[in-house]
Amino acid sequence: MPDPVVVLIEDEPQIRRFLRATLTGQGYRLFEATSGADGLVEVGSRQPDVVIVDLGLPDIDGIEVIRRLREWTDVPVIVLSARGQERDKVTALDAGADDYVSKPFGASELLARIRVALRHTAGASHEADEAAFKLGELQVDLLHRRVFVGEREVHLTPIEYKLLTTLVQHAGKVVTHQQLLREVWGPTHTDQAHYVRVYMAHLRHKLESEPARPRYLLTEPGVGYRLAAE
Amino acid sequence: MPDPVVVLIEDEPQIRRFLRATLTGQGYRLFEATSGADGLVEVGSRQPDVVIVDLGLPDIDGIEVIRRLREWTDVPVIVLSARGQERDKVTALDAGADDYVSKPFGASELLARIRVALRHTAGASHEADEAAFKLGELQVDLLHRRVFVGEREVHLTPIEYKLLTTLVQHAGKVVTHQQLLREVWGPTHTDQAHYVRVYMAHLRHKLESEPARPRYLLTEPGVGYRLAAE
DNA sequence: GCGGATTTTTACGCGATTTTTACGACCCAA
DNA sequence: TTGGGTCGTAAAAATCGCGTAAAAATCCGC
Repeated sequence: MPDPVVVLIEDEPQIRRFLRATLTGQGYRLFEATSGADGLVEVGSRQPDVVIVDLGLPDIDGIEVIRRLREWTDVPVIVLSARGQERDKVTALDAGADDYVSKPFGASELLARIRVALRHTAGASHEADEAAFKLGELQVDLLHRRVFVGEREVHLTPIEYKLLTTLVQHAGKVVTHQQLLREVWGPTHTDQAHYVRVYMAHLRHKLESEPARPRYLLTEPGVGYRLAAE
Repeated sequence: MPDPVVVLIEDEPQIRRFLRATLTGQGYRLFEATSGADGLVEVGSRQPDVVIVDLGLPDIDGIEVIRRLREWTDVPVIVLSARGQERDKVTALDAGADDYVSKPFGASELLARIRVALRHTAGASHEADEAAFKLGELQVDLLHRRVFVGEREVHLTPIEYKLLTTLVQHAGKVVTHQQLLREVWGPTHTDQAHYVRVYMAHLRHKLESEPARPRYLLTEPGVGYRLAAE
């Protein structure tokens, strides 16, 4: 996963400075807003993984910021507040906040609560990862790393599999020898164009019903190879 | 939605009484446990929507309770604790807790945090969250940490068990050597790939009827291992 | 501190995989 | 026609990864 993105909506400069140091030091990408209005725009444009919002903002009330966010996004919201009153907490949480931290707060606690928030969204995205490629009889299940021709499962060696998936990722488009070598063998072997031919032959024998007259793994003479598309 | 089910793991009688009144008054169905061991069983049998756990339990440490729960379920866990120390919070949250409330706490705040937890699971609702894994003769009871082959119970060492459950959690998918090392031995041992082979051999001898021709614990050459799925 | 269980090391044979080498077919331009 | 280039195929050689066993070190309960 790339570095998580955090939007911080906070008007007090010293708190911003403190959190900037803490969060960037932990590998988060931080974007700051100093008012509620700015904050709403920032969340819209940055698509963050977590939002941290202070309740005491100069323009809009923090509670109102949360309500507006909840109209269109489920991004985790952590509230920072000087008010430690119980009714403030309840109001913020019921408005849609996911957590509430009272000032003064410790950096490590806030970081831990951010990790909790990230955990939650990590689980949610897990559902949408049905990754499969189908083309005629050929079927590549990226998620389970399995390849089928019709009903029959085909075993591929690591290089064969990597080569195939590289072609799958650019299905329909031509991939040059250079690209394939770089993707499969790494940037150091960019001259052994022979490897590609040898392994393309392997793949054709395993996947094509008539390896000499390929239906899926097509040669683009002088350029590279192409995986046929619908 | 029917009334949400809550399991409370707490040894102090006065807190239990207080929460019983509060929660049942709000329409929650409450089940109580007074020790960590009881709590784990209760969560397993009641399938609650939220678990509330005190850190100071008579038998098992509350942190350990959270870890054991996280081996097989994603149910939201809210920690209650007399210790307000920051490092306690971080430990609990990183062990898998979703929220941390320090004593003394107000009823309305706790209720609000329960509502947050319920909101989270409402979205990801119907995940078939079974505490047991079955595949042919092989049967893994995550809740009680027991493993069977047919009728016979098999004893596994801690590492063997962790390795197996890691594969169970990704059943059907390939798990790379790296992942297994990180999950079982921790992020520091990410280069000793032998370990995995040695222990996979152990597991096969204990679980497979024909260790040389495994039916469950499959090798993906050059990549890692995979627990067969239906 | 003892003894058994468990984990960590070490070593090695075998088979799968990758790399290398060789060669014939084909296309196109000189 | 011919010769250099690209491509496909086959098979040999080198390498690597896997499974296995067993010894050494460590942990843990008594």
